Amino acid sequence: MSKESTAPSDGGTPTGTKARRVRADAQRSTDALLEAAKTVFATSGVDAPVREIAETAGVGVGTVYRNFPKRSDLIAGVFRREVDACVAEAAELSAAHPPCDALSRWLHRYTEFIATKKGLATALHSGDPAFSTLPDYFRENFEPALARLLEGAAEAGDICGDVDPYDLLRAIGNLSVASGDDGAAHLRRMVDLLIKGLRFGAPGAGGRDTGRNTV
Amino acid sequence: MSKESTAPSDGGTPTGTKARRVRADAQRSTDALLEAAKTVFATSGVDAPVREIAETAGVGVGTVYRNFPKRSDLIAGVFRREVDACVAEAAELSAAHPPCDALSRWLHRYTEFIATKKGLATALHSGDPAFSTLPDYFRENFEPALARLLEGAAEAGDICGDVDPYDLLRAIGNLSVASGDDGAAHLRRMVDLLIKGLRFGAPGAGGRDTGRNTV
DNA sequence: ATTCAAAACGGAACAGCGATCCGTATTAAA
DNA sequence: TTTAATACGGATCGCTGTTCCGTTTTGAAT
Repeated sequence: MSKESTAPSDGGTPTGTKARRVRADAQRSTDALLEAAKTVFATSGVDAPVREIAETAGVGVGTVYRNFPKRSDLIAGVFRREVDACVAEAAELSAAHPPCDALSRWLHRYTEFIATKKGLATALHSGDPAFSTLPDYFRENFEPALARLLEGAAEAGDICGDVDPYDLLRAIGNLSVASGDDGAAHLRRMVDLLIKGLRFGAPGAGGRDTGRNTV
Repeated sequence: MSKESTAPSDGGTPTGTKARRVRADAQRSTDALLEAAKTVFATSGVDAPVREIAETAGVGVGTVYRNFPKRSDLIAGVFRREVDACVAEAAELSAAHPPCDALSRWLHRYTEFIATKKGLATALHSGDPAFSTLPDYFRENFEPALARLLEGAAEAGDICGDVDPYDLLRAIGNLSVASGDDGAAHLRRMVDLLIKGLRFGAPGAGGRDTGRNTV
């Protein structure tokens, strides 16, 4: 999403420059490609043929290269798109559920993000400069999102309020890589345990905790 | 060298089975390919086109695939061949030079081996099962070779005799990866320093050292 | 509504690659 | 010397990344 935000009918404040608007078909192609790449990467890995991605997106290969000249651009694009999607859900869940419930649901949603990220892991650590900004993008978006959820739950008195959001994000990430056979189920149990731990120090539960909660 | 040892005129003990002898042209092809692959890998990396390797070796691509069905086989073959060559030089140097001199020369020769190994490093850690035996092969060959050199120098009274060969091998390996701009020159100085350190505790030098020499 | 130029599209085409296959040449034993 | 086994070479196939350009779409101007 390096080009523009999501809204297509983005009338927006007309700035002084007479820049031609982004053409609708271009926007469609970019979106379709990111969506298709996400799917194809998940099934065939990040080295999947360009043609397969183009076909899945319903565009020609030329369009792929015009929007994403290098493969790493496409990978980075998918990564950012998934970060955005996961972060956006934080607000949605927050609006639709009680604070602590929203927190719990989102943390499990976050584990899904981490799971899909696995295929990209090796590519991410390949030293390609196209990926250099991704770690920052990751933190700058996830940390505030989780911080708000934690804040909400803490204000409602459901959890104790002294957990570092980034600590928690990293902890879940680490749990994911170490999961064995029934990874998904095991991970779910572990995350549930973390949430229970958060509840423990809550004022409403009358628990006594010893200072900062190290996850 | 998974097939046979080096000697072409290897009459060897005729076992009961009437196995046809290894054809000379096949042996030539295998040798030429390993030699060519070593060269090509050094210039074009381990992902170099098969055709380039075949051409350098003066054989057809079919011959490449017959001798090394998978690329990893070729890489592993080159690795073992270089280990063998480096180990063999230990004995040669030992025969041609005074013990401590031989040790010094060989350690510098070993740094060359490590340097050429750099390109293979990523491939080696790729999880390909074809590489799983290489670490053992490395240690099982290098450790005794260096042990003999150290032993000889110690018996001659040139160095103190309590250095773990494997420690020393690893130390030089670690020095190599950390070398910066003028890597080669820096590495040479550092290895010289190590050798000087070995000499320090020698009986002939009258030095007093404090127990085991940790490199 | 119509016009029009800029922008984007699609996919044919090119080049490079891994891998296979089989007619030919080489080799070692009889 | 003969001969069957073995190895060789390179044409060939299918798949890939990448480019290029004629065609189509789009948004603004009329």
